[in-house]
Amino acid sequence: MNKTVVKTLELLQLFITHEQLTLQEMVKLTKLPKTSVFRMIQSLVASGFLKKDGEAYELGLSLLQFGCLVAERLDVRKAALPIMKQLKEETNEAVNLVIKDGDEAIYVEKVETSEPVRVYTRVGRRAPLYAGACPRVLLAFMPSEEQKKYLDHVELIPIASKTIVDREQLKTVINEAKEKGYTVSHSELADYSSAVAVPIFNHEGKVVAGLSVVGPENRFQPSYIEQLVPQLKHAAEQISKALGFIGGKNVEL
Amino acid sequence: MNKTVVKTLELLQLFITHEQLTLQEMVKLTKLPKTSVFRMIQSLVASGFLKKDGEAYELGLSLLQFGCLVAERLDVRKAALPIMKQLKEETNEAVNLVIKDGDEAIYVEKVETSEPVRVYTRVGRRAPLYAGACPRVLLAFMPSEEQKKYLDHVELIPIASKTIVDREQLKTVINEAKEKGYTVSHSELADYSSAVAVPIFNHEGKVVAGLSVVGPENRFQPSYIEQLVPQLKHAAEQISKALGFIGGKNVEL
DNA sequence: CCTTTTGTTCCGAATAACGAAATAAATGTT
DNA sequence: AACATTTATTTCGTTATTCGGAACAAAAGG
Repeated sequence: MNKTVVKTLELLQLFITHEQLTLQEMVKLTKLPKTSVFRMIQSLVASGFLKKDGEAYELGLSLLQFGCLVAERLDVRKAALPIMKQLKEETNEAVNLVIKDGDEAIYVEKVETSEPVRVYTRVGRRAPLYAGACPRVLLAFMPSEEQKKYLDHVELIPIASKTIVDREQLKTVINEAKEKGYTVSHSELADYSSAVAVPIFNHEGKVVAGLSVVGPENRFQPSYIEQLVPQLKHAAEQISKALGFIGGKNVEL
Repeated sequence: MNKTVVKTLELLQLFITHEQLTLQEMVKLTKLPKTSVFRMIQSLVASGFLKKDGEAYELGLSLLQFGCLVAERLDVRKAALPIMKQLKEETNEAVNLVIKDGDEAIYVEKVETSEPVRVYTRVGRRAPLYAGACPRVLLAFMPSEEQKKYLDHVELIPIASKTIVDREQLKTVINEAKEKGYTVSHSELADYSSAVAVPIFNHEGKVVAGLSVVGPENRFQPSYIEQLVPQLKHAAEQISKALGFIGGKNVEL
């Protein structure tokens, strides 16, 4: 492995949370010597990953190009988008598609609603697997061994007011999800927002994505959720089928 | 500057044209020693910029995250999107937004049409400044000194059947664009597709983007173009105004 | 005018990258 | 089943490159 490269790309990660940064600021944040940071920046600028805007630096347009390529190449996304749009028409709620990336969930597609009260999620956003309906559905249906390992080691950090921080409670919720085939969250990732999520399986019967309907908490009463679940399940089935998943025999969970 | 980093990010660029690559293939393409390529890949994987999919490697989801951040942070894009949608409604043609990135133009936003015959452009796509209506409008309205330098050094490579490859012809077309305030292209970037483009100015009176309407060549007859131009100009004016551009005094061209 | 802050260049020391070659793993062939 | 072949991964001594303190430059502030 190449230390310099990894360090440089770590530096780039600062720009996830900071729109603009000067050399000075990066030095402070990384606690690396000024000269080293300077060199790294130079390299990133030369590659178009960073660009200088007056005093400060910001993310370069190369990243836009790469990002769009990734989005376009995602098979699940291709299969899901039309069905997501249809689901949005049926429910008139925002629909999200999330996939697993290591120990995190990442939002790869969204279909917005026209409702005045909306929940805003950004494509590319990351969340831990334990928080939020959609990430947790990925966790619930992952291979049990991997799941166990994750649950034993994960540190449960609160993100919003009702983020689950108790390991036992999390396990209970996961088991319920496996049983019922869906999971619900209220104010786990953002206050006053709720979601219902179901899993999407590929041709091998492995969960590859989570599909969710998101909206303001006050609208997501039990009766409404009961109504959403079959719609969600139907959509997820269609997507799973498009990915080559056959039948309901949920292979070894 | 940091050679290893630059080389590694160059390696990553291979994935712009190749969806998947094995170690072997990368070695062949780069002509670099196997061990070096191996190390670079490891570093990219560790940073989430690349991921292993069975035998081969492909772009990682980190890039999706970065790409979305870049898209979201672009001011022009924010200002333009609603007006682009409106323009699409008026014309029922695809609308593109392009900005300059070094010696290239990059598509940063698009609004698709519902027409059965469509021209497909991908967000994040790059094109040289001399080819296509939208890139060329950026070239036409850039500071004259910079423009001269570009025109003196650029190598005109044909991309589609009618790409302009004659320097004198290009200069003529650019002068016409400056005079008329818009430019037209037919089959310059892709065969059978045409576009009409106008410039967008920022608060300093500098061109920051090009706005274009794109469609199949057979539909883009002179009479139709004449009809599109005022609609485009009106939209571009609105966007420019939103960016703080005041009045028609086109500061030093 | 001097002080302070921020960016950039220099250069010797030390480390981290380099790449040939060996090894391992997987695949194909006789 | 044994062998050949292709592709991925590890090892290791050499050397080029990165490293980072310090000096320098440029701009901003007092």
